Amino acid sequence: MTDASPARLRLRLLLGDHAMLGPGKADLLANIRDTGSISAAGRAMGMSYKRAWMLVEEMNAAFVMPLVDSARGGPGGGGAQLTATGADVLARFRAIEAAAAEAGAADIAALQALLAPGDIPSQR
Amino acid sequence: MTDASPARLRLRLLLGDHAMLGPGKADLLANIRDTGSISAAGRAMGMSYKRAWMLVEEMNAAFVMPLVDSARGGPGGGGAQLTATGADVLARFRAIEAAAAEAGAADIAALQALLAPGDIPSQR
DNA sequence: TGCGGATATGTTCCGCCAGACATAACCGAT
DNA sequence: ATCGGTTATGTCTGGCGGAACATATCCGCA
Repeated sequence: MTDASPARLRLRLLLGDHAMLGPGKADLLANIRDTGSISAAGRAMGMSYKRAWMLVEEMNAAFVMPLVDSARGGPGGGGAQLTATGADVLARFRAIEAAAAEAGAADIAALQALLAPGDIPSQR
Repeated sequence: MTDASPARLRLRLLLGDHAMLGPGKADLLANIRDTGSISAAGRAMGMSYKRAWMLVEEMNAAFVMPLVDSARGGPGGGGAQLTATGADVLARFRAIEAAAAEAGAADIAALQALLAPGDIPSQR
C-alpha cells in the first residue's frame, strides 16, 4: 500500500560531540534551497530569522565546508543558497530518513496496531 | 563521560496523534524491567520519580493494554513490571533502532567524514 | 547617492516546562 | 497496629530557550 500517512519517524543524528542534525535543520536547508534566502526560508516555516540564521551558523561551523553560502546586498538585497556540500548533506539526511523508515516499517506497523483507539490520527 | 558509547542516531516514533515513543521511554522500560520498580528505574537513570511515573502513565494510556503493571504495597512496598505488551513494545523499538542504524550506516559515515575537525568524538 | 531588501548580531523579556518539594494511599511484614 | 517502602498525585518555583525588538552593515539599482 502507498504510505499516504504522514512521516511518523523523526530521527536526529548526533554526529560530533555537540553537532547534531535533525528534521528542523534539514527542512531549513530545503527551504533555503527553494527560496534562495534565509529570511524567506524562516518565514516559510514560521521561524524567526534569528533562529534560522543561528541554525545556519551552527551547521556551517560543524562541517569542514559551509553548507549555506550567503551574501549581503546584491540583487534583491542579498540571498543565500546551498553549497554543494549543503546539498549533499541534505540529500544524505533524506536518504537516511527514507532508509530508516523502510527498514523499520514492519515493526512500526506492528506498534501502531497496538495503539489505543483515539490516538490513531486516521480515526479522530 | 555521559556518552562514552557511540550513540549516534536517536530516533523518535510519532505513533498516534500525540503519542510518541523515544529513547527516554525505551530506556525507562528497560530499567523498569531490570529493577522491578518505577522509582528505582528513575533513580538509575537520574530521573525524578514523578517524571518516570508520568512517562509510564503516558505509555499506558497510549496503547490498548498497559505496558507497565504496578502495585502499591506488597513485598518491598510495591513494585512494577513490564507486561507482555510492554516487553513487546520495547523489543520492537530496539529492533527499529538497530535496523535504522544499520540501514543508514553508510550515509552516516559519509556525513561524519564531512565533519569539521574538533567536533569528531573519536579524535578527542 | 540615497534607498531598499537582505544578512548579521546584540539585548531584553516572557512563557513554560522540568524538577524540587509535599502528601496521600496502599499493603505486606514484623 | 505500626512501620516502611512504594505507587500515585498535587503545587510551586527557577531556569532556560525562544520570541520580540532593536541595529548595524552590505551592495545592486533606480
